[in-house]
Amino acid sequence: MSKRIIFHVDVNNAFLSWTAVDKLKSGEKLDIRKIPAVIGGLKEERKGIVLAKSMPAKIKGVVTAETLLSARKKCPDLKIYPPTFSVYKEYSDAMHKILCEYSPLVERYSIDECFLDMTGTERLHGDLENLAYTIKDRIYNELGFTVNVGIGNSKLCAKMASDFSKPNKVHTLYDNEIKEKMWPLPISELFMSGKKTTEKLKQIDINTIGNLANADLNMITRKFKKLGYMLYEYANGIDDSPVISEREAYKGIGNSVTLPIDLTEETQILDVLQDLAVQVSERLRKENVLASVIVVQLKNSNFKSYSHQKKLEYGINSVNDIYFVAKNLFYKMWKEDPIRLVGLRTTDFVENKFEQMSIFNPPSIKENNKVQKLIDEINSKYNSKVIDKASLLNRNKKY
DNA sequence: TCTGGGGTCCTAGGACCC
DNA sequence: TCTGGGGTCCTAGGACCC
Repeated sequence: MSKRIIFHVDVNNAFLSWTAVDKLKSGEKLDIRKIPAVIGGLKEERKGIVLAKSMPAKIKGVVTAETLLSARKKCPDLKIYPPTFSVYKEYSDAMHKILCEYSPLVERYSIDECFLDMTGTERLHGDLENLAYTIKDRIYNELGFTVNVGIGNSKLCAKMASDFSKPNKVHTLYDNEIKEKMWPLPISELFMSGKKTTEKLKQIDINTIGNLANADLNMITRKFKKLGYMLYEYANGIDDSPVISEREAYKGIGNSVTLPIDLTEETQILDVLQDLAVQVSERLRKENVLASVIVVQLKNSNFKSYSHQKKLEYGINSVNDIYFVAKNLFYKMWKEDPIRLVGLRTTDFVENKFEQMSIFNPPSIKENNKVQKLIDEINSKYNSKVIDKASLLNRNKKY
Protein backbone atom coordinates (compact mmCIF):
# COMPACT_ATOMS: atom_id res chain seq x y z
CA MET A 1 0.00 0.00 0.00
CA SER A 2 1.28 3.43 -0.86
CA LYS A 3 1.92 5.90 1.90
CA ARG A 4 -0.52 8.61 2.85
CA ILE A 5 0.30 12.27 2.22
CA ILE A 6 -0.95 14.60 4.94
CA PHE A 7 -0.71 18.41 5.10
CA HIS A 8 -0.86 20.34 8.36
CA VAL A 9 -1.68 24.03 7.93
CA ASP A 10 -0.87 26.18 10.95
CA VAL A 11 -1.54 29.93 11.15
CA ASN A 12 1.56 31.82 12.31
CA ASN A 13 0.90 33.65 15.53
CA ALA A 14 -2.83 33.34 14.92
CA PHE A 15 -4.44 35.70 17.43
CA LEU A 16 -1.97 38.50 16.88
CA SER A 17 -1.93 38.13 13.08
CA TRP A 18 -5.70 38.05 12.86
CA THR A 19 -6.10 41.12 15.07
CA ALA A 20 -3.46 42.90 12.96
CA VAL A 21 -5.15 42.02 9.66
CA ASP A 22 -8.55 43.01 11.00
CA LYS A 23 -7.27 46.41 12.11
CA LEU A 24 -5.67 47.07 8.74
CA LYS A 25 -8.87 46.07 7.00
CA SER A 26 -10.89 48.54 9.05
CA GLY A 27 -8.65 51.35 7.91
CA GLU A 28 -5.96 51.52 10.55
CA LYS A 29 -2.51 52.35 9.25
CA LEU A 30 -0.55 50.61 11.99
CA ASP A 31 0.37 46.95 11.51
CA ILE A 32 0.63 45.65 15.08
CA ARG A 33 2.79 42.76 13.85
CA LYS A 34 5.57 45.32 13.35
CA ILE A 35 5.52 46.93 16.81
CA PRO A 36 5.90 45.45 20.30
CA ALA A 37 2.34 44.21 20.86
CA VAL A 38 0.49 41.40 22.57
CA ILE A 39 -3.00 39.97 22.75
CA GLY A 40 -4.01 39.62 26.38
CA GLY A 41 -6.84 39.72 28.88
CA LEU A 42 -7.89 42.74 30.87
CA LYS A 43 -5.33 43.29 33.57
CA GLU A 44 -7.69 45.18 35.89
CA GLU A 45 -9.47 41.90 36.31
CA ARG A 46 -6.10 40.28 37.17
CA LYS A 47 -6.59 37.71 34.49
CA GLY A 48 -4.05 39.38 32.31
CA ILE A 49 -1.69 36.98 30.60
CA VAL A 50 -0.04 37.12 27.20
CA LEU A 51 -1.98 34.99 24.71
CA ALA A 52 0.06 35.96 21.65
CA LYS A 53 2.99 38.31 20.94
CA SER A 54 4.48 40.11 17.95
CA MET A 55 8.06 39.50 16.84
CA PRO A 56 9.28 42.88 18.19
CA ALA A 57 7.72 41.94 21.56
CA LYS A 58 9.37 38.52 21.44
CA ILE A 59 12.75 40.11 20.81
CA LYS A 60 12.30 42.15 23.99
CA GLY A 61 11.82 38.92 25.93
CA VAL A 62 8.04 38.77 26.17
CA VAL A 63 6.85 35.14 26.37
CA THR A 64 3.44 33.54 26.00
CA ALA A 65 1.48 33.00 29.23
CA GLU A 66 3.41 35.51 31.31
CA THR A 67 1.47 38.27 33.06
CA LEU A 68 0.84 41.51 31.26
CA LEU A 69 2.43 43.25 34.21
CA SER A 70 5.69 41.40 33.75
CA ALA A 71 5.56 41.80 29.97
CA ARG A 72 5.18 45.55 30.38
CA LYS A 73 8.20 45.64 32.68
CA LYS A 74 10.32 44.09 29.94
CA CYS A 75 8.84 46.35 27.33
CA PRO A 76 7.37 49.67 28.57
CA ASP A 77 6.01 50.74 25.17
CA LEU A 78 4.11 47.46 24.78
CA LYS A 79 0.67 47.75 23.19
CA ILE A 80 -1.98 45.41 24.58
CA TYR A 81 -5.06 44.35 22.61
CA PRO A 82 -7.94 42.22 23.88
CA PRO A 83 -8.77 38.95 22.07
CA THR A 84 -11.77 39.15 19.72
CA PHE A 85 -12.97 35.62 19.16
CA SER A 86 -15.72 36.48 16.70
CA VAL A 87 -13.09 37.97 14.37
CA TYR A 88 -10.87 34.91 14.82
CA LYS A 89 -13.75 32.64 13.89
CA GLU A 90 -14.28 34.58 10.64
CA TYR A 91 -10.66 34.20 9.53
CA SER A 92 -10.60 30.59 10.60
CA ASP A 93 -13.73 29.89 8.54
CA ALA A 94 -12.31 31.71 5.52
CA MET A 95 -9.10 29.66 5.64
CA HIS A 96 -11.02 26.42 6.05
CA LYS A 97 -13.11 27.28 3.02
CA ILE A 98 -10.02 27.75 0.85
CA LEU A 99 -8.49 24.49 2.08
CA CYS A 100 -11.65 22.56 1.23
CA GLU A 101 -11.00 23.37 -2.44
CA TYR A 102 -7.91 21.14 -2.38
CA SER A 103 -9.15 18.01 -0.63
CA PRO A 104 -12.47 16.49 0.39
CA LEU A 105 -10.84 15.45 3.67
CA VAL A 106 -10.07 18.54 5.77
CA GLU A 107 -10.01 18.34 9.55
CA ARG A 108 -10.34 21.45 11.71
CA TYR A 109 -8.01 20.50 14.50
CA SER A 110 -8.27 23.81 16.32
CA ILE A 111 -9.23 27.39 15.51
CA ASP A 112 -5.90 27.94 13.73
CA GLU A 113 -4.90 24.47 12.49
CA CYS A 114 -6.18 22.12 9.79
CA PHE A 115 -5.14 18.70 8.51
CA LEU A 116 -5.65 17.79 4.85
CA ASP A 117 -5.46 14.24 3.54
CA MET A 118 -3.87 14.72 0.11
CA THR A 119 -3.34 11.01 -0.61
CA GLY A 120 -3.93 10.20 -4.28
CA THR A 121 -4.46 13.78 -5.40
CA GLU A 122 -1.19 14.08 -7.37
CA ARG A 123 -2.94 13.50 -10.68
CA LEU A 124 -5.25 16.36 -9.93
CA HIS A 125 -2.73 18.75 -8.40
CA GLY A 126 0.63 17.68 -9.79
CA ASP A 127 3.58 17.93 -7.41
CA LEU A 128 2.21 18.21 -3.88
CA GLU A 129 5.14 20.16 -2.46
CA ASN A 130 4.56 22.82 -5.08
CA LEU A 131 0.90 22.77 -4.18
CA ALA A 132 1.74 23.44 -0.53
CA TYR A 133 3.52 26.64 -1.57
CA THR A 134 0.54 27.60 -3.73
CA ILE A 135 -1.89 27.15 -0.82
CA LYS A 136 0.32 29.06 1.59
CA ASP A 137 0.69 31.99 -0.82
CA ARG A 138 -2.97 32.00 -1.72
CA ILE A 139 -3.98 32.32 1.94
CA TYR A 140 -1.57 35.23 2.32
CA ASN A 141 -2.76 37.00 -0.82
CA GLU A 142 -6.46 36.55 -0.20
CA LEU A 143 -6.67 36.74 3.59
CA GLY A 144 -3.54 38.68 4.57
CA PHE A 145 -1.87 36.37 7.10
CA THR A 146 0.91 33.80 6.81
CA VAL A 147 0.78 30.08 7.55
CA ASN A 148 3.19 27.18 7.83
CA VAL A 149 2.48 23.98 5.92
CA GLY A 150 3.92 20.68 7.16
CA ILE A 151 3.92 17.61 4.91
CA GLY A 152 4.29 14.05 6.14
CA ASN A 153 3.04 10.48 5.83
CA SER A 154 0.98 10.83 9.01
CA LYS A 155 -0.80 13.56 10.93
CA LEU A 156 1.90 13.47 13.58
CA CYS A 157 4.73 14.01 11.09
CA ALA A 158 2.83 16.73 9.23
CA LYS A 159 2.25 18.52 12.53
CA MET A 160 5.85 18.16 13.68
CA ALA A 161 6.99 19.46 10.27
CA SER A 162 4.82 22.58 10.35
CA ASP A 163 6.55 23.47 13.62
CA PHE A 164 10.12 23.32 12.26
CA SER A 165 10.81 26.98 11.50
CA LYS A 166 8.41 29.90 11.16
CA PRO A 167 6.86 31.93 9.69
CA ASN A 168 5.59 31.47 6.14
CA LYS A 169 7.37 28.16 5.47
CA VAL A 170 6.74 24.75 3.93
CA HIS A 171 8.54 21.77 5.53
CA THR A 172 8.46 18.05 4.87
CA LEU A 173 8.91 15.19 7.33
CA TYR A 174 8.42 12.02 5.33
CA ASP A 175 8.94 8.66 7.01
CA ASN A 176 12.42 8.37 5.48
CA GLU A 177 13.36 11.77 6.96
CA ILE A 178 12.43 11.02 10.57
CA LYS A 179 15.91 9.93 11.64
CA GLU A 180 17.60 12.93 10.16
CA LYS A 181 15.01 15.66 10.91
CA MET A 182 13.12 14.58 14.03
CA TRP A 183 15.42 12.43 16.12
CA PRO A 184 17.94 15.20 16.94
CA LEU A 185 15.16 17.41 18.41
CA PRO A 186 14.85 17.79 22.19
CA ILE A 187 12.23 15.47 23.71
CA SER A 188 10.18 18.47 24.81
CA GLU A 189 9.37 19.13 21.14
CA LEU A 190 7.53 15.84 20.74
CA PHE A 191 3.75 16.12 20.59
CA MET A 192 2.23 15.09 23.95
CA SER A 193 5.51 15.37 25.85
CA GLY A 194 4.63 18.27 28.08
CA LYS A 195 6.52 19.77 30.99
CA LYS A 196 6.01 16.97 33.53
CA THR A 197 6.61 14.11 31.12
CA THR A 198 9.68 15.79 29.65
CA GLU A 199 11.16 16.13 33.15
CA LYS A 200 10.55 12.47 33.92
CA LEU A 201 12.05 11.37 30.61
CA LYS A 202 15.14 13.46 31.21
CA GLN A 203 15.59 11.78 34.58
CA ILE A 204 16.14 8.48 32.78
CA ASP A 205 18.52 10.13 30.33
CA ILE A 206 16.11 10.50 27.45
CA ASN A 207 16.90 13.96 26.13
CA THR A 208 16.09 13.77 22.42
CA ILE A 209 13.27 12.28 20.39
CA GLY A 210 15.84 9.84 18.99
CA ASN A 211 16.74 8.70 22.51
CA LEU A 212 13.10 7.75 23.09
CA ALA A 213 12.72 6.12 19.66
CA ASN A 214 15.62 3.82 20.49
CA ALA A 215 14.80 3.20 24.15
CA ASP A 216 13.53 -0.09 25.56
CA LEU A 217 9.78 -0.14 24.97
CA ASN A 218 9.11 -2.42 27.96
CA MET A 219 10.86 -0.05 30.32
CA ILE A 220 9.01 2.94 28.84
CA THR A 221 5.56 1.36 29.14
CA ARG A 222 6.31 0.19 32.69
CA LYS A 223 7.13 3.73 33.69
CA PHE A 224 4.68 5.73 31.55
CA LYS A 225 1.90 3.21 30.82
CA LYS A 226 -0.27 4.07 27.85
CA LEU A 227 1.25 7.53 27.40
CA GLY A 228 4.69 5.88 27.17
CA TYR A 229 3.55 3.53 24.43
CA MET A 230 2.05 6.40 22.48
CA LEU A 231 5.12 8.63 22.84
CA TYR A 232 7.39 5.76 21.78
CA GLU A 233 5.34 5.30 18.62
CA TYR A 234 5.32 9.06 17.97
CA ALA A 235 9.10 9.19 18.39
CA ASN A 236 9.31 6.54 15.66
CA GLY A 237 6.88 8.47 13.47
CA ILE A 238 4.10 5.91 13.88
CA ASP A 239 0.57 7.35 13.80
CA ASP A 240 -2.33 5.84 11.84
CA SER A 241 -5.00 8.24 13.05
CA PRO A 242 -7.18 9.33 10.14
CA VAL A 243 -8.03 12.85 9.01
CA ILE A 244 -11.62 13.38 10.13
CA SER A 245 -13.54 16.07 8.29
CA GLU A 246 -16.61 16.23 10.49
CA ARG A 247 -16.37 17.63 13.94
CA GLU A 248 -16.84 14.88 16.47
CA ALA A 249 -19.65 15.44 18.91
CA TYR A 250 -18.71 17.09 22.15
CA LYS A 251 -17.94 14.68 24.97
CA GLY A 252 -18.28 17.36 27.59
CA ILE A 253 -19.42 20.96 27.89
CA GLY A 254 -18.33 23.30 30.64
CA ASN A 255 -17.41 26.82 31.62
CA SER A 256 -15.15 28.26 34.26
CA VAL A 257 -14.25 31.74 35.39
CA THR A 258 -11.31 33.27 37.21
CA LEU A 259 -12.77 35.92 39.48
CA PRO A 260 -11.59 39.52 39.78
CA ILE A 261 -10.97 38.94 43.51
CA ASP A 262 -10.92 35.86 45.72
CA LEU A 263 -14.37 35.06 47.07
CA THR A 264 -14.87 34.07 50.69
CA GLU A 265 -18.65 34.28 51.06
CA GLU A 266 -20.76 31.24 50.28
CA THR A 267 -23.51 33.33 48.65
CA GLN A 268 -21.02 35.02 46.31
CA ILE A 269 -19.63 31.71 45.12
CA LEU A 270 -23.13 30.31 44.66
CA ASP A 271 -24.00 33.33 42.52
CA VAL A 272 -21.08 32.53 40.26
CA LEU A 273 -22.09 28.89 40.14
CA GLN A 274 -25.60 29.87 39.12
CA ASP A 275 -24.22 32.08 36.35
CA LEU A 276 -22.18 29.15 35.09
CA ALA A 277 -25.23 26.89 35.26
CA VAL A 278 -27.06 29.35 33.00
CA GLN A 279 -24.20 29.38 30.47
CA VAL A 280 -23.66 25.64 30.48
CA SER A 281 -27.34 24.73 30.26
CA GLU A 282 -27.81 27.07 27.32
CA ARG A 283 -24.97 25.36 25.50
CA LEU A 284 -26.34 21.90 26.29
CA ARG A 285 -29.74 22.83 24.90
CA LYS A 286 -28.14 24.35 21.82
CA GLU A 287 -26.42 21.01 21.18
CA ASN A 288 -29.64 19.23 22.07
CA VAL A 289 -28.00 16.94 24.63
CA LEU A 290 -28.61 15.88 28.22
CA ALA A 291 -25.67 15.41 30.58
CA SER A 292 -25.58 12.72 33.26
CA VAL A 293 -22.39 13.77 35.06
CA ILE A 294 -21.98 17.18 36.72
CA VAL A 295 -18.53 18.33 37.87
CA VAL A 296 -17.81 21.34 40.06
CA GLN A 297 -14.23 22.59 40.17
CA LEU A 298 -12.78 25.13 42.59
CA LYS A 299 -9.35 26.70 42.67
CA ASN A 300 -8.33 28.50 45.84
CA SER A 301 -6.05 31.47 46.37
CA ASN A 302 -3.05 29.11 46.66
CA PHE A 303 -3.81 27.73 43.19
CA LYS A 304 -4.83 24.38 44.62
CA SER A 305 -7.55 22.87 42.44
CA TYR A 306 -10.10 20.37 43.60
CA SER A 307 -13.27 18.96 42.16
CA HIS A 308 -16.32 16.87 42.98
CA GLN A 309 -18.64 15.15 40.57
CA LYS A 310 -22.03 13.47 40.61
CA LYS A 311 -23.23 10.74 38.30
CA LEU A 312 -26.99 10.84 37.74
CA GLU A 313 -29.24 8.06 36.52
CA TYR A 314 -30.72 10.38 33.93
CA GLY A 315 -29.61 13.29 31.77
CA ILE A 316 -30.37 16.92 32.55
CA ASN A 317 -29.90 20.25 30.77
CA SER A 318 -32.06 22.83 32.51
CA VAL A 319 -30.55 25.59 34.64
CA ASN A 320 -32.52 24.54 37.70
CA ASP A 321 -31.50 20.89 37.57
CA ILE A 322 -27.84 21.64 36.89
CA TYR A 323 -27.64 24.33 39.54
CA PHE A 324 -29.35 22.06 42.06
CA VAL A 325 -26.79 19.29 41.59
CA ALA A 326 -23.87 21.73 41.42
CA LYS A 327 -24.94 23.48 44.60
CA ASN A 328 -24.99 20.20 46.51
CA LEU A 329 -21.57 19.30 45.20
CA PHE A 330 -20.30 22.70 46.27
CA TYR A 331 -21.66 22.28 49.82
CA LYS A 332 -19.93 18.91 50.08
CA MET A 333 -16.54 20.06 48.86
CA TRP A 334 -15.93 23.66 49.85
CA LYS A 335 -13.32 23.97 52.56
CA GLU A 336 -14.18 27.61 53.26
CA ASP A 337 -10.95 28.67 51.59
CA PRO A 338 -10.81 31.82 49.45
CA ILE A 339 -11.87 30.87 45.94
CA ARG A 340 -10.18 32.20 42.82
CA LEU A 341 -11.80 30.08 40.12
CA VAL A 342 -15.17 28.38 39.85
CA GLY A 343 -15.81 25.81 37.13
CA LEU A 344 -18.84 23.79 36.09
CA ARG A 345 -18.53 20.96 33.58
CA THR A 346 -21.01 18.41 32.28
CA THR A 347 -20.12 15.10 30.60
CA ASP A 348 -21.52 11.64 29.81
CA PHE A 349 -24.25 12.79 27.49
CA VAL A 350 -27.33 10.70 26.93
CA GLU A 351 -29.62 10.94 23.89
CA ASN A 352 -32.09 13.76 24.21
CA LYS A 353 -34.85 12.03 22.28
CA PHE A 354 -34.99 9.08 24.67
CA GLU A 355 -35.69 11.24 27.64
CA GLN A 356 -35.31 8.88 30.52
CA MET A 357 -37.53 8.90 33.51
CA SER A 358 -36.56 7.39 36.80
CA ILE A 359 -37.97 7.46 40.28
CA PHE A 360 -35.44 10.13 41.10
CA ASN A 361 -36.37 12.17 38.07
CA PRO A 362 -38.52 15.06 39.19
CA PRO A 363 -41.66 15.02 37.03
CA SER A 364 -41.37 18.74 36.43
CA ILE A 365 -38.30 18.37 34.21
CA LYS A 366 -40.18 17.91 31.00
CA GLU A 367 -42.38 20.95 31.50
CA ASN A 368 -39.39 22.89 32.73
CA ASN A 369 -37.56 22.11 29.52
CA LYS A 370 -40.35 23.38 27.34
CA VAL A 371 -40.31 26.68 29.18
CA GLN A 372 -36.53 26.74 29.04
CA LYS A 373 -36.46 26.15 25.28
CA LEU A 374 -38.92 28.96 24.78
CA ILE A 375 -36.76 31.29 26.86
CA ASP A 376 -33.72 30.31 24.77
CA GLU A 377 -35.60 31.06 21.58
CA ILE A 378 -36.81 34.44 22.75
CA ASN A 379 -33.38 35.39 24.03
CA SER A 380 -31.69 34.36 20.81
CA LYS A 381 -34.30 36.22 18.75
CA TYR A 382 -33.63 39.47 20.57
CA ASN A 383 -29.94 38.65 20.93
CA SER A 384 -29.88 39.39 24.65
CA LYS A 385 -31.10 38.34 28.02
CA VAL A 386 -34.67 39.57 27.64
CA ILE A 387 -35.72 36.78 29.94
CA ASP A 388 -33.49 35.62 32.76
CA LYS A 389 -33.74 34.22 36.22
CA ALA A 390 -35.13 36.87 38.55
CA SER A 391 -32.47 35.97 41.09
CA LEU A 392 -29.80 36.98 38.60
CA LEU A 393 -31.19 40.43 38.00
CA ASN A 394 -30.49 42.47 41.07
CA ARG A 395 -27.26 40.92 41.96
CA ASN A 396 -24.14 42.86 42.67
CA LYS A 397 -22.15 41.89 39.59
CA LYS A 398 -18.87 43.20 40.93
CA TYR A 399 -18.50 40.45 43.53
C1' DT B 1 6.39 34.91 35.25
C1' DC B 2 1.82 35.61 41.13
C1' DT B 3 -0.01 32.23 36.78
C1' DG B 4 -6.86 32.01 31.11
C1' DG B 5 -10.41 29.09 29.35
C1' DG B 6 -11.95 25.53 26.34
C1' DG B 7 -11.41 20.69 25.89
C1' DT B 8 -9.75 15.15 26.08
C1' DC B 9 -7.88 11.17 28.15
C1' DC B 10 -5.69 8.30 31.73
C1' DT B 11 -4.87 6.36 36.34
C1' DA B 12 -5.46 4.95 41.01
C1' DG B 13 -8.30 3.84 44.66
C1' DG B 14 -12.61 2.64 46.79
C1' DA B 15 -17.27 0.56 46.72
C1' DC B 16 -19.86 -3.10 45.50
C1' DC B 17 -21.08 -7.58 43.50
C1' DC B 18 -20.33 -12.43 42.80
C1' DT C 1 -16.34 -16.72 60.22
C1' DC C 2 -13.29 -12.61 58.27
C1' DT C 3 -10.94 -14.13 54.00
C1' DG C 4 -9.86 -14.31 48.33
C1' DG C 5 -9.86 -12.43 43.74
C1' DG C 6 -11.94 -10.60 39.54
C1' DG C 7 -15.01 -7.36 37.29
C1' DT C 8 -17.34 -3.02 36.95
C1' DC C 9 -18.63 1.47 38.21
C1' DC C 10 -17.70 5.83 40.29
C1' DT C 11 -14.72 9.50 41.93
C1' DA C 12 -10.76 12.63 42.34
C1' DG C 13 -6.87 14.26 40.42
C1' DG C 14 -3.43 15.01 37.00
C1' DA C 15 -1.41 15.46 32.42
C1' DC C 16 -1.75 17.03 27.86
C1' DC C 17 -3.49 19.88 23.82
C1' DC C 18 -4.79 24.59 21.52
